[in-house]
Amino acid sequence: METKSALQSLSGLAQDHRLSIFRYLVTRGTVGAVVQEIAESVGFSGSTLSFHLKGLVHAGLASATAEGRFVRYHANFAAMDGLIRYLTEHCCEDDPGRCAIAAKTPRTPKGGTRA
Amino acid sequence: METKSALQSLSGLAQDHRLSIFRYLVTRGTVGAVVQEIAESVGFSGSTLSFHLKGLVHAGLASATAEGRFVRYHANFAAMDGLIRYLTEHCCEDDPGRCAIAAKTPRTPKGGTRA
DNA sequence: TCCATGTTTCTAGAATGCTAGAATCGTCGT
DNA sequence: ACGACGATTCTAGCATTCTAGAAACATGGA
Repeated sequence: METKSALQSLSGLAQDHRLSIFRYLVTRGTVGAVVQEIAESVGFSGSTLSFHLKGLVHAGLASATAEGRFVRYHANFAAMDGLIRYLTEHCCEDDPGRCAIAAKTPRTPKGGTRA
Repeated sequence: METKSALQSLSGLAQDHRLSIFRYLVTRGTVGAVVQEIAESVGFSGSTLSFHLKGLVHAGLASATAEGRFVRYHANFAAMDGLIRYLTEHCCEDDPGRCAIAAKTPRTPKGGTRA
C-alpha cells in the first residue's frame, strides 16, 4: 500500500460518522448492510449519510452493490489490512530485534478481498 | 480503546505531513528523533512542523521529552496497537467462524508503552 | 404509466484545519 | 548577562470538509 491510499483510508475513517458507519459494516462482515439499516444504526439525515458513504467508497474502505432499488454496502477488509500493514511497516528499522510489531500480521478474512 | 481516542488517532494520522512524521518516528523505534532530524526528514517550515507535532502528541500518537534545548519525540506504539485492535473489533460479529481477523493481534512492542 | 420508495446530487452556509511569517520562550556557551 | 540557537505560539488568510434541505434520479409495484 502506498502513502496515498493509506492516507485516503485514514482520512476516510477520521470522522466520527464515517467511523461509525465503517464499524457497523465491519460487524456485518460478509453480509454487509443496505442504506436503511445503516441509517437506523447511526441515525443522521439521508443526504449526510450518502455523503459519508460516498467518502468511504472513495477511500476504498467500502464497496456498494445495487440490489433493486436498495444499495448494499460492505466493508473492505483488504483495505483495512493494507492500512494496518502500512502503519507498522519499517517499525524499529534501526533495531528490528527489539520490535514485536513489524510485519507479522496474518490478516485478511477468509473469502477474498470483498466483504 | 474507546471511540473518542480511536478517532483522535485516526484524525492525527489523516494528514500527509503528520503521517510522514509519524512514520519517520516509527522507523526510529525506541530511539525517537529530535525536531531537527524530523525537519530534515520531512522538510517543511518550523512552525508547521511544530503545529503537526503538537497534533500528534495531542492525539496520543507521540510523546515529547526535553533534552536540553532539544526536544525528542517518540512514536507511541501502544496507541497504534490500540487503534488497530479497535478497528478490527467485532469483526464479522454475525459469523465469527468465517472471520480470520477478529481479535488476534499479538502486538505491543517489547519494552512498554513508550518508545 | 403513475406513484411510492430508496438513494444520491446539488447547494449554501458554518465550522474546522492548514500554512508560514513574526514574535516569544527557554536553554546553552561564553 | 548576553547572544545564538532550538522550538513553540500567535496571527491571519486560505482551503477543505461537514451538514441538511431541496431537488433529482432510479427502481418496483399497482
